[in-house]
Amino acid sequence: MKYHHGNLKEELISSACIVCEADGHDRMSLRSIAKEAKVSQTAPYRHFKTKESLLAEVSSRGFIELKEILHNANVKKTLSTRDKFLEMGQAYIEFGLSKRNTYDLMHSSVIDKTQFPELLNSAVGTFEELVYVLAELNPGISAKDLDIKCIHHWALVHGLVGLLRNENLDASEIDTPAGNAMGLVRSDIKSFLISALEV
Amino acid sequence: MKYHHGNLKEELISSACIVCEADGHDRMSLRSIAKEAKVSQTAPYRHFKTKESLLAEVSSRGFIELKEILHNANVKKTLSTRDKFLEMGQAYIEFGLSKRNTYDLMHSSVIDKTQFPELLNSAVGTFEELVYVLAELNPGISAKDLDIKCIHHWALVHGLVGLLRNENLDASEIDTPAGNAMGLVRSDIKSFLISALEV
DNA sequence: TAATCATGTTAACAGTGTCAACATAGGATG
DNA sequence: CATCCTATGTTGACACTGTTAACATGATTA
Repeated sequence: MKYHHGNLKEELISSACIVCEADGHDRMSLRSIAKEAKVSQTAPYRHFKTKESLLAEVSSRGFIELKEILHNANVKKTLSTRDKFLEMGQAYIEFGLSKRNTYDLMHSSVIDKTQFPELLNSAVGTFEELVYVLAELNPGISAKDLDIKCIHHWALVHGLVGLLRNENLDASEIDTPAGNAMGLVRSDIKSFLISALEV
Repeated sequence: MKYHHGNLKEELISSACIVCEADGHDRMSLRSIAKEAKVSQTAPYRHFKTKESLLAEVSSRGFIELKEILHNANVKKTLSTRDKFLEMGQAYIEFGLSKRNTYDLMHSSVIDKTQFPELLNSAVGTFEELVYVLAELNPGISAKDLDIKCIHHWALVHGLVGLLRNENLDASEIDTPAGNAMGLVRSDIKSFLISALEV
């Protein structure tokens, strides 16, 4: 058993990514992921000032992964611009639902993004992917209107993820308007996007 | 000093509402609010099975308050239906921004809503307020389309709150598209709603 | 070879949610 | 009125958390 691990920082991050997605960032303890790396409970403090800064790293990687996913949807050459846009919307929502806890962390207030410039960069980088496709979809649009359109569509998919994640509403046996509608939308996200985005 | 408090449950809840909004639900400790009520740290357990169930109460009251706010916007008799709808949208967003931490809790995953029927009721109750005004605004619409429209608009304002709350983006000195757009929207929410809701 | 410094460990602190065992008081029952 | 029950309080304890200080190790570099 060698004293120095050699690759601890990277292992802690990837371990944190897994645990965070599995248990949620609030149920993840530094000690447990230290233990998982077979290292003492204070070893992480040689690489991360606080637990928050490790979580910032996890969050940052989440944004980078999301950006890649959006980018992949945006470069499917066989698709029209409109379809690429729809594909991106779906990909975003699927990410939010499948990487539920990571997505949670990415938009959580436990991390003060202003204190982690790298994280801030990753977050705004994701936004840019949306700018590209919307610019292509709306030729001649002013910069200001383009930005606002981005917010509009980002807010829509982001909000939808938030509502759908609250599985409470349509998981309840109660027959409520909210629950029914949620189930409808969930079962056919693409149709919803087409009607909501009006493209 | 009398042994029995007399009104502890209610005091714990209202105290929790205040502390939760002030510090955030994750930084709120049961012990601290017990201390604030000048009561031992385990006294809350006579009234709440877990910390989560106290938070569920706080969350539930948040939804009830939000519903009232929306309702108030919806009964301003001098306004047209369209303006009432816009007023509701603004009211929703203002609630999300001003009662930031409470709003956070209401959409947090730390509470499993399925285990708190009362909370679930409050949450879907809020949704209904939106159903009313949208039905009035779209006479003759099918129930299904109405529900989906609700989701659409709810997602939009909910998502917008989420983005605006991430003050990171436009608080950063960096001149980014995301930051600029966020600032624009924030400075004139009503205009944004008009363009986004297309009413 | 010797010194430096990044990276590891151990021990400890204050704080957390929660439970079991005990204390008290006020209302119901004989 | 005396008694018991039950709701509501307290004390003490447990396991767990993030974090710091003091110390150990070993690889890099002068």
